[in-house]
Amino acid sequence: MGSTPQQRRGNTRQRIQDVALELFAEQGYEKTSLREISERLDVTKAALYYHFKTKEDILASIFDDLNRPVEELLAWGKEQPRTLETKKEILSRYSEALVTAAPLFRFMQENQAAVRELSIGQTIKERVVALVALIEEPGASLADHVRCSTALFATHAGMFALKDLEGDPEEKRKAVLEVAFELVTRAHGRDPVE
Amino acid sequence: MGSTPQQRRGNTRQRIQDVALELFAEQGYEKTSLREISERLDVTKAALYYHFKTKEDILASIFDDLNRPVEELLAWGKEQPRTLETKKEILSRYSEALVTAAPLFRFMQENQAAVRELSIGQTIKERVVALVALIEEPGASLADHVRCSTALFATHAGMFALKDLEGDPEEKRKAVLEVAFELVTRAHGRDPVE
Amino acid sequence: MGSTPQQRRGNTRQRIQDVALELFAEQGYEKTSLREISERLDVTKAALYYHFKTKEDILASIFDDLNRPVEELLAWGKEQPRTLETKKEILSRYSEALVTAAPLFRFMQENQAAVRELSIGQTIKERVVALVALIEEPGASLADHVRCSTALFATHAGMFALKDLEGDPEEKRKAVLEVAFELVTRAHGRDPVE
Amino acid sequence: MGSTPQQRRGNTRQRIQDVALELFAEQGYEKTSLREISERLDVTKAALYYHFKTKEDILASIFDDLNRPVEELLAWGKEQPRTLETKKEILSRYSEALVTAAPLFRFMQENQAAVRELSIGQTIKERVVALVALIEEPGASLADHVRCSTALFATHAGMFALKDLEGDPEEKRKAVLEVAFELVTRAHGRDPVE
DNA sequence: AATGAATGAGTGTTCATTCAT
DNA sequence: CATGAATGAACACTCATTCAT
Repeated sequence: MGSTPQQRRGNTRQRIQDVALELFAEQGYEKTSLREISERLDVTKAALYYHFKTKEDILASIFDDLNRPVEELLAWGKEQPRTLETKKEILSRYSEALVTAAPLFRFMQENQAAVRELSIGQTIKERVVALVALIEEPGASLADHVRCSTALFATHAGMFALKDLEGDPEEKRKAVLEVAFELVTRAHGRDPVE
Repeated sequence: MGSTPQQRRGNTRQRIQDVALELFAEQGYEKTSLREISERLDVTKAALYYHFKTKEDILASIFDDLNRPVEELLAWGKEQPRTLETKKEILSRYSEALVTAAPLFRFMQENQAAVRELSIGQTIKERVVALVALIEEPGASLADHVRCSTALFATHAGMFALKDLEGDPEEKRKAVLEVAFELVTRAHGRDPVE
Repeated sequence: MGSTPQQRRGNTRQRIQDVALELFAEQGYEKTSLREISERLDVTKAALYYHFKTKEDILASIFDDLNRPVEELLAWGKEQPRTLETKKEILSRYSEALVTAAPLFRFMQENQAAVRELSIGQTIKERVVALVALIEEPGASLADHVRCSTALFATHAGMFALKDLEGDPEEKRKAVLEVAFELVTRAHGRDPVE
Repeated sequence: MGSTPQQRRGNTRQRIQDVALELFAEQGYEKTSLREISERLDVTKAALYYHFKTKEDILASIFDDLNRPVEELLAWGKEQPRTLETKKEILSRYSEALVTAAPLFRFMQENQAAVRELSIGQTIKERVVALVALIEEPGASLADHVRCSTALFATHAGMFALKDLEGDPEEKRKAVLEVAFELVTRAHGRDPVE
């Protein structure tokens, strides 16, 4: 008994999430209809409703699954001493998490308007704030706050902005991290030093 | 004696653009319906179609109008010598242009997925590429390319990301520019020096 | 002072009729919008309303103009003795009238459903009935009625049905008339003879 | 105990086709709106879209169903020897097919302009050409071509043109066929004989 | 002799969602 | 574990028509 023919059964929920994320990332949340998703899976629209309560719920479930590494990173980061090494480690791990869940983060990046109104909108915002808080010193100057935000943001957006550029993805990721390190290092040195 | 009651006639086109941009920025392009726009203006949907051929055309016209300063900046930048001063000037002017047309740029930032499929999508992409080209050295390293992209991106996104932060907007803008200058300076010094 | 540039003035009414008939014949009455007509003429829709009360009125005016030869034929026919020669003459003249006003008759032929609801619908029907009455004997048999109707109908529809066929239009017209003559001759000879 | 109340379920598709054809034939394709169809059926417009992809698709499906007898006649005719008897048989069978699918053929006759732009337009034209080809001799004269076209056309249009005439429909049909036979007989005898 | 600006009623079509089976 | 059938609300867009200027 092979695995491909009729390999569905039991994993339909997963397949819905996969296809949905693919389409959401490709065309946006609003422009992707449940009809499209169900047709791509060769099931009926009603089948989606067996697995998920609403369209939004599909997205929420994807987010819950794929965002877990970030939650864990956050939890881990809170336990660490706020050293420069820790900060770099956080950026580094965040960057790795992005690779794994690239479509989701690309989607979030490109659909901020749509996501803002959704239930996950608030959560996302909070995660970003919490992450920045981990890599900046409490009471940092405005400029340093910008440096740390930019470091995180570069890590995040760089992945998608550089997509069209030729070159090894892993090298690009390293380059982005290098710049992010620079920014966070500069911000780190400020307060104690001066 | 007031100006509001029955002040229409002649300025309806402008009013449509204003309200449309406001709603597009607030709720996203897809989520904003022409019904909503027309109701807010107290005209019929059909009136919108007297002034614009399609919904997309409304957005395109807004973009054409508000993006002009950026076009001019681009044209100006191409005539300048590629000095560090020029680069800073470009970032500086770009930042000022953003302030003027903030809602449009916020909209573009938050609706990338929607905008990508629209006619203006290509234009926007080209503008970004052209702007980065002006502030980076030809044949720059990957890391320097990231620095310059991030400089521009920070200038751009910083405006909206920092919106919720307390503090004088003008100060925030200055802080963002400071970091952007840092990045572009670093990238500028690299190639010739080392 | 030439005639082409700015040759309008005074003849706009005529130009509207021309363009309208062209489009009506090409795409059908319902599918042709006043916007299309006015754009083709490079005037505003409102201008059409200066010259005609309604869309239907445009068609009615075209019909009134182009149908006049048929009215005259009808009037003439009623004065003639009901000989076979007269009948042939009527078919012949009708055929000639069709050539002159081909687009109108093609339009009527292809838009019966639309025309039926319009004010001219009744008139058209009456004309057809009246014409048939002129070429058939009073109290003709059912089959002879069919022959005469078919003779007229062939004359009429043949013009458009044979449009795609290669060959000289005038020859085709003659061929159609030949068959129509046959039919009416047969019907003519019947009642008195047998 | 009746059959009407709540008899739906399973036959909605058919009911849509029935009502649509009725209205199309009565008022024309363009003038018939989906709202009208759905209201007559006491379902929502959206229900129509569950069963058919577009308005045009409703018409296409009706055509596919009702035109089948003509397709079969065509196939049958191609297998027969091209005798006068065969030709008469074809006209006769065609006439019978018309009776069964009268509303469709009346619709096609009266909405040529609308139908021309639709997907079925081409098919219809081809059917007519193919049918004429079956009842005329290859290489027939122009006049004989007209005779055969007229024979078919009379069979076709006679049904609707004579609708208003008093008298038994079956008798009228016979009368039309008689004339059609005459025409085709005349055309048949020409080439070999003379 | 015509336009600019607008309207009200409609169009075909799509959507997320529901529910009995 | 899913489908078949449907809905209500909305959508972008088009139409013939009007009227002050």
